[in-house]
Amino acid sequence: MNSRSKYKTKQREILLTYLESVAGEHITANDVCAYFKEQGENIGQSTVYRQLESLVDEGIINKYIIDANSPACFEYVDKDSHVTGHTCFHLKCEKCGKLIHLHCDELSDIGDHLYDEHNFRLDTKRTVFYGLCEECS
Amino acid sequence: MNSRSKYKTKQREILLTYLESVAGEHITANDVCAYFKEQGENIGQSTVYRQLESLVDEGIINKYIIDANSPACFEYVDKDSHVTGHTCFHLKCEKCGKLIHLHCDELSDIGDHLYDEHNFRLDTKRTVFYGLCEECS
DNA sequence: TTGCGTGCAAAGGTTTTGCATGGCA
DNA sequence: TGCCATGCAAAACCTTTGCACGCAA
Repeated sequence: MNSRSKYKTKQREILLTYLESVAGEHITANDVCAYFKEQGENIGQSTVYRQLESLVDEGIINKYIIDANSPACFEYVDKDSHVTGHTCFHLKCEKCGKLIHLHCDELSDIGDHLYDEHNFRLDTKRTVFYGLCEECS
Repeated sequence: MNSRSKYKTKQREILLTYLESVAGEHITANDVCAYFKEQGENIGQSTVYRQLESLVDEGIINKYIIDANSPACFEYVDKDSHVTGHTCFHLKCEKCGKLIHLHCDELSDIGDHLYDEHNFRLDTKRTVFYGLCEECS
């Protein structure tokens, strides 16, 4: 962790532009590599992983671990959430694998509750709720 | 998934006894293998993984995926929770890595809320709340 | 006897790392 | 120029799988 990017490199810019262009989607490191191959851009996979890690540290993207043995996925941070004050939660269906975005004020209260009552500072960006979606349950 | 155990083998019994003896702790597949090596028992790692999977399917143990690139961990199901009706939540500190057990009725309500309002059937066994614990925040 | 469970070894997939080179400031 | 970032390849890591043998029922 930690390594904040200090240099503005071509690779970083391309990566950022791509992630921004697919904001709202969940992208794996492999997706990124495939995209670059498609574009004829040559970016090593280690660079992809290292830049993704930096971007997570900087709060520019979020990282979600959905499942053991499926790759981590990344998502451009929704800037609107700062404006509206809405927290975005993630629900993951264990059956069909769907990842659902959820904005819900009542759920937002649990962060306060965990802090007030249990001294735990919830990181909503990292937390994923597992269960069954409407179609699968 | 699916493969319910049909045979009662020596390996399964030893594994179960061990897991029961460390109920409340979070055990990785590797911990199990190490324990057996210590005991002079010869159990293949594939057996460990396969039995753990069966036990999860049977609801005898739970599986938690805490983090990318840290192994899945398993935990003997707390039988009391069926009696008391308390749901056990898991809080994971992103800084020190500590995994905290939490019994909280208010939190239990979020399962109902997700179901009533969002048609999502929460799986509290799988869901891990990320954030910062008291000491680290 | 039947067929599930086991053990070993090998494969699989994701992510990390070592090291020399390249490029930003 | 100084140092960080990059790229390649190899390694590390956890987990799954193929196959022959063993063992529970």
